[in-house]
Parts: sequence; structure tokens; C-alpha cells
Amino acid sequence: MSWTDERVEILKKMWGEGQSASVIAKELGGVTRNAVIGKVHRLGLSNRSSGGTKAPAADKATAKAAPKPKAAAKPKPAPKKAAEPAPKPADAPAAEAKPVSPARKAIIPAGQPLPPQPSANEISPEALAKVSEVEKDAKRLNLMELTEKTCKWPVGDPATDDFWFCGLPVQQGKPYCEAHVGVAFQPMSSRRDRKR
DNA sequence: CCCTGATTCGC
DNA sequence: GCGAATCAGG
Repeated sequence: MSWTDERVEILKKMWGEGQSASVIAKELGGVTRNAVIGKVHRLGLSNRSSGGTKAPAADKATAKAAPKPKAAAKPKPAPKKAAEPAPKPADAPAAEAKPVSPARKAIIPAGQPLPPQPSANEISPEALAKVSEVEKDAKRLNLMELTEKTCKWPVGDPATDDFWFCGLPVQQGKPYCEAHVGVAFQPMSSRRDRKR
């Protein structure tokens, strides 16, 4: 596969959306995440705000200059954080309109598969405490503001006006942020597991 | 060990 | 230009 204009477009879009290289690669098909990353760099759009890696890169080369003599200076000024084309300001939630290219399948299921409230049962007091703490500075997103990378942990009563979603950065793979992942997947405490 | 992006370098 | 190999880090 080669980088056709179309594919590059998808790449740009997804990368801009904050999708990880592996996901993009999977979507595009025929390429590895390395290829995607390589392309991203070649295109000039590399650093995103955050994600999985930092972008300090100041003296790494020095540290690993032993095995492989890499003569490379890293001109990485990154002076100011300019305002990007602001992909989705307010009314373009996760499931916005997509040209339905050869890629793109399912980002947000629908709006229904909401996480189950974890009746505070046998959950670590610590985990709960952490959640409470986190909810303090949660982003309080509404259903339509959720994206692939916002914690979808519901807070409050859906029938009330006081209902929102955590919205903090999700844990890799999971639909929730770290704190909520903690209380979400940790069940199995009451039910003594029988045999194994 | 899983994942992430970053970089290098032979092609 | 491309991307596997490698690196660095969460």
C-alpha cells in the first residue's frame, strides 16, 4: 500500500483527533503503526499535546549514543503553542459526520452503552476515595461531548439535571479514566471464586 | 508485558 | 519517500 492522497487525509484526520498510530494503522490497513508514525513525521505533523509520550527529547541521544552512533541534532524549539484548526469546537461530538472513507467504522458505539453504575459494594475504599476526588475536577461532559478518549463514567442521576460524565483522559483501552477503571473493573470480591 | 510516540537508517 | 528496527517512556 502506498500513501495515496486519500489515505494521507485519513491519517491526518485521525492523528488530529488524537487517535494512536496503531489505531490509525489498523484502520488504514496495509501499514504498521511504524509506517504511520513515520509518515506523520514526514508530513511534519508530529507532536500532539500529549498522549503516551512526552516530547522533551533533549538529551536522549547522549544516553544511548553507545550502541549506535547517532549523529543527530534535534532542533526542537517548539516555541509557541499555536491554535490549531480546532477540529471540533462545540457541536461536533465524537460521532460527527464522516465522509465514510475506506476507513472509519465505529468510534462511539451509540450513546446507549453507558457504563453500569458500580454500586459501591466491596470496592476498595481507596478507589472510591480516588473517584470522589477525581469527580471533583472532572470535566463534566454531557453525552455528546464524549469522545474516544474521555472517561465515560456517569455521575449523578440520569433523570436529574445533575448528571454528567467524568470526561477525564481514559486509560489505555478502557472506557474510563484511571480512577474509574479502578472501581469499574475490580468486582469479584464478594463472590468467592470457587475453583480454578 | 502491554502500550505509546520518536528516531534512525537502509532501502 | 518509505517503514522496520530500535529506542524511550507510561
